[in-house]
Amino acid sequence: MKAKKWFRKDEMMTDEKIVLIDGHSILNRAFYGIPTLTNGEGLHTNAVYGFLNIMFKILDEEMPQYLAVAFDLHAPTFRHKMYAEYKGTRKPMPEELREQVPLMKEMLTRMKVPLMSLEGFEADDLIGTVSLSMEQLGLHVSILSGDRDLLQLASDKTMVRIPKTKMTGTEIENYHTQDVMDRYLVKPEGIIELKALMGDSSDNIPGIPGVGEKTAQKIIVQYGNIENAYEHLDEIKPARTQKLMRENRDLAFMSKTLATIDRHAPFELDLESARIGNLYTPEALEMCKRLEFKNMLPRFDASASQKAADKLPAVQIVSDIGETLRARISGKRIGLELISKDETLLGAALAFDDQVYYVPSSPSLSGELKELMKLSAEICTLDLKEQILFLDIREEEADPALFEHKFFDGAVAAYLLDPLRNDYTYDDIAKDYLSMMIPSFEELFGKKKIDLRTADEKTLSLYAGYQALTALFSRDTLEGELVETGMSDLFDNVEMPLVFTLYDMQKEGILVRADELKAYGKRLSSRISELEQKIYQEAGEKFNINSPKQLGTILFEKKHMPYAKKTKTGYSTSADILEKLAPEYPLVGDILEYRQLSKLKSTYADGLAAFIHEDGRIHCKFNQMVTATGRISSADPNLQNIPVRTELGRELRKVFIPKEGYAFVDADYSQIELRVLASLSGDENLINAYREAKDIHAITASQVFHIPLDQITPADRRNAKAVNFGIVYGISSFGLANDLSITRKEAEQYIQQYFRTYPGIKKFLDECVSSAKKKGYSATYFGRRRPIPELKSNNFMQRQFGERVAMNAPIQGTAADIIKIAMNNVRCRLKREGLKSRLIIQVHDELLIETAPDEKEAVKKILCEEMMGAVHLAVPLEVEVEEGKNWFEAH
DNA sequence: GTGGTCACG
DNA sequence: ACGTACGTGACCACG
Repeated sequence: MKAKKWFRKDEMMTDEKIVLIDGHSILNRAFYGIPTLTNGEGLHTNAVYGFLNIMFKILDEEMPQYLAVAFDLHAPTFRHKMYAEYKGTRKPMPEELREQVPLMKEMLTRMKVPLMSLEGFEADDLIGTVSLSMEQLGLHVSILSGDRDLLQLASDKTMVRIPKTKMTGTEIENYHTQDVMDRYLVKPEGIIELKALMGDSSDNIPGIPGVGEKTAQKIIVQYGNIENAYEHLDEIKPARTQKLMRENRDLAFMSKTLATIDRHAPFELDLESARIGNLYTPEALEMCKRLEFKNMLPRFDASASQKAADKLPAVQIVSDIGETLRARISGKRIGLELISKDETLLGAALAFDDQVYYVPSSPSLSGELKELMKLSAEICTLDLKEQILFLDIREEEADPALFEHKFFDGAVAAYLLDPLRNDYTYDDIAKDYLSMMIPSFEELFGKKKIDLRTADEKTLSLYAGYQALTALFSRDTLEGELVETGMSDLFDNVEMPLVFTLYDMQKEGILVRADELKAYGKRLSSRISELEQKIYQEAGEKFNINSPKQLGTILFEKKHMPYAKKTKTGYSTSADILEKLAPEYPLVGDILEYRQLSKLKSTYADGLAAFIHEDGRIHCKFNQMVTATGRISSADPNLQNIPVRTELGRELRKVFIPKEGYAFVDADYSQIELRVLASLSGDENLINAYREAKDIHAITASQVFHIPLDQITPADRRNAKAVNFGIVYGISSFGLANDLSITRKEAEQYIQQYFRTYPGIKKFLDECVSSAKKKGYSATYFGRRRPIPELKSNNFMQRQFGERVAMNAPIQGTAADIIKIAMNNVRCRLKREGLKSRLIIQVHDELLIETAPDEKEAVKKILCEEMMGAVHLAVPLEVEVEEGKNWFEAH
């Protein structure tokens, strides 16, 4: 036995290394060093994420053979308890961090990393104990902690590593014996003595008040330890220090006890269990996915994708889609991916059966693709809207009934199945619906921005090929899930046709008078300069008015204005606060005007001008896979938030014009969300009210406040309107109070009165919440789902939010479904009836049509019929249609 | 890259 | 005791 042990030790006299991690300390550092991060379930994950990141960094760097993580069994633990009792309080761990401790432990367990803890001992003690025994075994030791207390464990064989968060990223300070001496002028053991005198706020060691690093160093360098120092107390100078020491003797000795790490705890680490095997186990991978640590997945995937890559079909590069290929594809379902840059086709990948081909662009490619579309049974793509341009679909063929049903967009399907995700890339879709690990864009091309035109053809073929393959292979699974979730109708009859509708809108764009836009900008500029000068004068100094920080300082510190409300980073200078100040301070009024004008200038006058194409039109993007509720979003530029509420802003709409000879016809639903609410809830009182009344807010005021309709004041109406909005948003007394500048109690009264008047609404909203809690998602009238993970959160605020979302999503989402249906039908009608007019803009409840000469009446009819007839609800949908020679007039 | 602010529904 | 109305996108300052 003895001989064997010696032998083992001999064996260990290598360069083997163990890394010991101070679990809570690193988790804590990660928590405060990394911004809030939550996964879809609402779990906080930032600390776990940061911990793993730093752990991987260390492992990559040091390549140790062993790894173990120490945790305090429960906080506060033994030594700290002394101080906690001494001090009476101890800062509690925030809930967002607390909930991550078990997650972290589970993750480590899944990675088969041993967790060390022992009743009555702190993580420090276990690390101290284990590091000592490991040193004796002849191993090198690396200790990772954020706690400088552990520097006492440094030696020639033990390196203590302390991560620091810097602007450039995480840097790690490393300490062997000499490094400690260089930095603190004492040996590692001396750290205990230093802490006894100077304390350590981060570790809750009090030390002697008034004694800092310099003084402590001087004393310990001279006397070696505090016992000796106290024996020579009379010699210590200056007198102030001596006095402090004399008065705080007990504190110093208690601090020493607190600071001393027990290196002889009754604990032994089984070295074999700490041997680092494959950390990237399937169980750990599963958890990484659950916590949504996307950029950690490659670590796991590296081995997995190596294996999976063997199973991936090779992507064959061919010069054209020849006769043989055509024959083999005929009648089959194909996966297709078109690669392009700036409206230039670069290449196409197609997948069928289990084969994938890549065809670089050639003059004949477009024609070949068109042929292909006709031959194939179905074309599966990911994000079809981005590719339609190259499919050469001619107007006369673009009747949806003729061939558009031949497409299946897997990305849109994935969006319906989980609308909360940021993107729907092929690698994610392959992972989620095929359990295939496919190299992502980044893995293929690297992190840097790449110009696909000059990209390596082989890599490009893989990129395109994998997308075609994923589109084809995932098709049935996606379809299956759509059926299971009851969304296949929505997909087939709303979302897929909408792809083409939105594509057409993007392609059409809207004509903009660049000259007038410029003039508008100039007008703004001159007024902005005036205001600037005036503001500097009133403020008494020049500063950046656009900087909330600088502005806050001027208003609330220099000028001592009231209503100073804080945000995370400083004073709030938002419009609602400034508006309260404006009547009394002319400066604030000017700032508000400045704000308004500079917004108009930068975002609209200048911003929009940059998007005008050679054709004089702006072609914004209409995104179909962005919002959680099912709405469409607009970007590059956003044409769904063109000013309308203020007069000056509204002026801007005059630069949006129809092309020569054409006119604008604009239609918008009147209060569609409230009508949807009335219908879905089935509240008879509200339904009847809306069937009769034109002015919904006024009649709400009348019924809720028990005032005859003809006596409703504008104030009554305004209040009722706010309540109506509140209901749609998922009512809360706080929110309503804030909006109406009334007390919470009063807001509560309004809400109660509202629910008494319309009991069906109350019942419906409650049902929305309870159903969403039970199912984990809310649903629209048409079956569109919105997952609400927040409802399961441990955090009260999050859950509260989840409840509001559960009330709002069915309403907002149903309205979104309705206008989507209307859009498809309007597009179809326009084409079928051979009209030249085209739908060009959608703004949630509004459609704008660029109307050809002599088509005005037909277009108005179509808009009315299709918008009102998109769905039949208990409350009729009303539509207001107008025409004009620009968007200002038409809306 | 994030937070504050503000434009729209 | 806490601290919010729902859904978006763009610009600016700042670290």
